[in-house]
Amino acid sequence: MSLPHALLGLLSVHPRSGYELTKAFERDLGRYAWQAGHTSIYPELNRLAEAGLVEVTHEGARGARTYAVTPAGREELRTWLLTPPKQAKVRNEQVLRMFLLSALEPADALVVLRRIAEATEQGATELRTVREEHAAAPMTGAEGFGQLAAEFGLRQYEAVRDWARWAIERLEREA
Amino acid sequence: MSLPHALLGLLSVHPRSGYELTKAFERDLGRYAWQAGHTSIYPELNRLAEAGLVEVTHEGARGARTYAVTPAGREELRTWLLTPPKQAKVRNEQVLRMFLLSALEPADALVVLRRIAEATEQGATELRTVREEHAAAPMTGAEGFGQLAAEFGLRQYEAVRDWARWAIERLEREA
DNA sequence: GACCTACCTGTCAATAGTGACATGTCGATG
DNA sequence: CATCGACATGTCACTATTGACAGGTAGGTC
Repeated sequence: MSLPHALLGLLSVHPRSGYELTKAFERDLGRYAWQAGHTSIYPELNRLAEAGLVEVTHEGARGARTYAVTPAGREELRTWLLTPPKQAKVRNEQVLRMFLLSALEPADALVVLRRIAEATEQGATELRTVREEHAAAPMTGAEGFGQLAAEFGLRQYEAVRDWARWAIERLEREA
Repeated sequence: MSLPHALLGLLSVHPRSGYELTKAFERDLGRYAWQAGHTSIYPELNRLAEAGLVEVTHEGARGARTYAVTPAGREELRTWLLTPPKQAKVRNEQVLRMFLLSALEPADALVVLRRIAEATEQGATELRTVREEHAAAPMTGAEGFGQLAAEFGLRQYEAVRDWARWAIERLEREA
C-alpha cells in the first residue's frame, strides 16, 4: 500500500488539506510516481487520522481541514522508506507502449518514436526551468523535495528522449 | 485497460501459452512496464479469445493452450499504439520512494540513495550482457522486442544510478 | 445582488488486481 | 515405481481504484 505513505510524505514536507494534496498529485507525483484522485485521498486521510498517523491542525473556510503528520506518522514513513521492498510495484503505461513498439511495422513505429522524442524533449525543457527555481535550496526538507524530484524527472525525460533517438536512427538505417 | 494490449503485444511477437506469458511478465515486462500475475492473465486470455482478438492455435501437453493474435487483434494493438493517451497511467513504487526521500534526515536519505545506486548499477550490468546477445538482430519483429526493451531498461538504470550519485554527492557536500 | 469560478469534501457502484487455495500432468531421478 | 519439481490452468474472496454523482462555500466581477 503506497498511497498512505505518499500522503505521509507530502504532509511531512508541509501540512495541507485534502484538496491541496489532490493538486499535488495532479501536478507532480501523479506524473511520474503515483496517481491518486480525490476519491481515494479523502477516505485515506480519514483512515490515517483514525490510526493516529496524521491529525487535523486547522479548520479553514469552506470546510477545509489542514492535516499534519504526527510523530507516529513520521516514524511510519521512515520505517517504510528504509525497508527495501522485495519487488516494488510497477505499472507504467507509457513504458509499456515503448516495449510493444516492435510489434508494429517499422513505418508505424517511427511515427510513435518521433512523437515520444518530441514530447520528452519538451518535458525536459519545462523541468529545466523548474530546476533553476530550486537550485539554491538545501536537499532535504521542504525545498529539497522539489529539487530531487525535478532533477529525477529531468534525467528520466532525457534518458527516454535519447533512447527514442537511438531507436529512430537504428530503424532508419535498416530501412 | 493496458493488460489486454500487453498480451496482444507479447503474442504478436510469437504465439505462446498463458503460462509462458506469465513468465514473460515475471522476467521482462513486469520489471519495468506492467505487472500481471497468472490470475489476471488467464481470464483475460479467455476474454480476448471470446472477442476474437486471439485464438488457440495448438493444444499441447498438460492442458497447455498456445494462443496467437488474429488479424483483428493485430489491428486493435496497432490502433492503440498509434493513439496517444491524454494521460498515461503511472504507478511506480520505486520512483515514489525516491520522491519521498527528502522527507528523511540526510543520514537516512544517504543510506537509501547508496542502496539505490548499488542496485541500479547491478541491474545495468546484467542488462549489458542481455544486450550483447540481441545486438545483431533487426529492430522490429521477434528479436527487436528484446533489443528495444533491453536498451530501454539499460538507459533507465543508468539514469537512476547517475541521479542517485548526484544526490549523494550533493547531500555529502551539505553535511 | 446575480453569477461564475475555484475551492472543498464526500458517497457509491463498478471495475481491476492480488493472494490464498485448488487441481492435475509430464519428465527425470533414485 | 515413488517422489519431486516444473509445467499448466483455474476459482474466489478481498482489497484497491476509478468514474459518476452529489452538495455546499468563499471571493470576485459585472
